[in-house]
Amino acid sequence: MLEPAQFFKCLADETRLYATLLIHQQDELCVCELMEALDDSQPKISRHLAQLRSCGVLSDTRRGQWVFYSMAKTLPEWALEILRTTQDANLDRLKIFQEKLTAMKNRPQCC
Amino acid sequence: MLEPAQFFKCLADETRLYATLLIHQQDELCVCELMEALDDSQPKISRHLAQLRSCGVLSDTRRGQWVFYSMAKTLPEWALEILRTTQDANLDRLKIFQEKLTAMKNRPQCC
DNA sequence: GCTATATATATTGATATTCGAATATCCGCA
DNA sequence: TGCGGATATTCGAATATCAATATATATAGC
Repeated sequence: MLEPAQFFKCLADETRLYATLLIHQQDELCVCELMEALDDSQPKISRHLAQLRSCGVLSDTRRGQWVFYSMAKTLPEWALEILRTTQDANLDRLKIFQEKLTAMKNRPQCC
Repeated sequence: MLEPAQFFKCLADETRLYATLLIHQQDELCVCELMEALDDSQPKISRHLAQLRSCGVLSDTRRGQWVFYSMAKTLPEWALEILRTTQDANLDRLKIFQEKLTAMKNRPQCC
């Protein structure tokens, strides 16, 4: 069971927060897409994603050479509601990340 | 301006989270009431309240020997919405804290 | 098997967080 | 002015977190 304080801890870091919001918005993203959108190093992104997965916020699935992250199916409704609220309050910042995503070359195709 | 990641950091600790939710629910509470409700030491409560105040989540006002904490007027609407959502998802736990509050002897009167 | 790409993990050092204990401050009242 | 209750702050130790670097694993294509 996801404790609210632990969930907030997951969102208390900018990298984890915006990775989560982007994944929530885009349904699923792989590590290299998040590297591009958030302009961060691969180990940094990967480590934070692993943390989000182990807390039950995200789940991952490998397709070919890519590992795609999406929201965990077990995430309770209140947590999703908090993500929606945070998203709505930060549309400006999210738009910048989205633009970097769409401008990305060689984006892995969802197969 | 309150950054969402910083707000979540404030709520990432059980003491700070439930102190905030209780204050949000009860309008205002003093340190000794929170000590009773959360069953924690005075320095611990006081330290976390100071942190919440310096982040712009709470504000304090002294009345006589007591210092009452309430939600900061500057707290943005999205933050309040997140508190409401968290509250609704944790009514059971909150009820226990409230009962300790109402059972408290020598509770300072709001003057 | 070899190589390139994508991702994960381990290690290290710096920094942050948390707590309890002790102490300080502030207020009301005698 | 002095005392007691309420609250705040400081200090040190234990622990957690973080970023950067290096290394390991997995997969695809040849």
